[in-house]
Amino acid sequence: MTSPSPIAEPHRSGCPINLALETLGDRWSLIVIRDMMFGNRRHFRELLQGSTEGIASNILADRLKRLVAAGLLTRRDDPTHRQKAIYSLTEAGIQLLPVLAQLGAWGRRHRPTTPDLAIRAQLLEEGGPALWEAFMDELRHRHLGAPDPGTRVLARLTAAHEALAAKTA
Amino acid sequence: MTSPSPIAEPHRSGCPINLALETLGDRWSLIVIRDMMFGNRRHFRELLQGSTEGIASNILADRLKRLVAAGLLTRRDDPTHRQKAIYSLTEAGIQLLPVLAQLGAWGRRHRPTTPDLAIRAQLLEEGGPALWEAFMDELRHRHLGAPDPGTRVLARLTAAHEALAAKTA
DNA sequence: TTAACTGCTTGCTATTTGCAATCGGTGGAT
DNA sequence: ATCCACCGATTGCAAATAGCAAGCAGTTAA
Repeated sequence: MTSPSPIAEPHRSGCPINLALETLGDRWSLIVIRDMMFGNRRHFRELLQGSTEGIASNILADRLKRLVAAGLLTRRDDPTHRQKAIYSLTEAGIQLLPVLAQLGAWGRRHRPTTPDLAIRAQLLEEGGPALWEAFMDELRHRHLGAPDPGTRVLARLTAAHEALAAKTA
Repeated sequence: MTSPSPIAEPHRSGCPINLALETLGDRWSLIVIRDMMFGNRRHFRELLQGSTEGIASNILADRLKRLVAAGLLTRRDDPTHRQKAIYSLTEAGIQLLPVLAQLGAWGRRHRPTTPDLAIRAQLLEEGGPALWEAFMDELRHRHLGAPDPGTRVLARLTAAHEALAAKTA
């Protein structure tokens, strides 16, 4: 509450990588973004119960608050249910897709991933920036009300994942 | 110290993004990698005093230990000084460059960066994957003993940064 | 009326973070 | 031989954060 210096300097440095890490450098923020992008989860309960990692509800509430404050998400009321809230990605949030794609590509190569969860990272890597742009346009449609680009990138990623998940189940 | 279950499952899930975050999802790990890549820092003291973010020595020691354990760095003795240690990037560590490039590109667009620190992210983004590969070959030369590719990507990035830093100083 | 569901909070403990000081050892200069 | 700056860390401590379990007040459909 107190402000000891005239103008508080909240940042460790002006380095782009550092500033990105100040916003995203924890174990959960990008998991939430991931689930919103690839799982199309928009409600608190969906995010809470959907992720296999099992985020705690207070952590999720805190992250959603921070991500909204940081301008990566917006929160609005759900017209169909007075108590529901809908979270949407902003343009800045959508532009995290290449970061997630590279992170997934790296994880797939260097960490012990499971096949059904790695397939999306693989398709995203093989598709390259062109596929990322198509996916980002789909996200702009779903989250920002942009016109439907007509592509089905998310549907293809999801189908590939579910086909593999069914095999191993 | 105790192992309550027969075989501990240390991972929250087998998702590539999650596994990458389990290794890199904190406020310092990628800062250390960044300084080793772009600042060519190889010693504990260089990493400690070089970064503008001011990492604490115990945190740095902990991160170096973890990154070595995770296979992103190696540690060896410095032949010129019995007490010095030299840290090197492994191939897995070097392959984090595209992640850092995307993270920097995002930070430059969406966070309040300072010009002299943003120029490297800009050049890296404009250069694209071809430039990244050249830089990674330089890193393989410096850290893994691969033949000198003869390129000067790091030198160009550093020169651009220092030119801007001199202006604003 | 009731029961399931909504986003989110609370109380609690365990872990992590960050700061400041310091450690035992090294090696160059005097 | 003695000093002293430097080496990679470690320690003690306070503050912040993470994570678990339970619960909140309000909403909706049955």
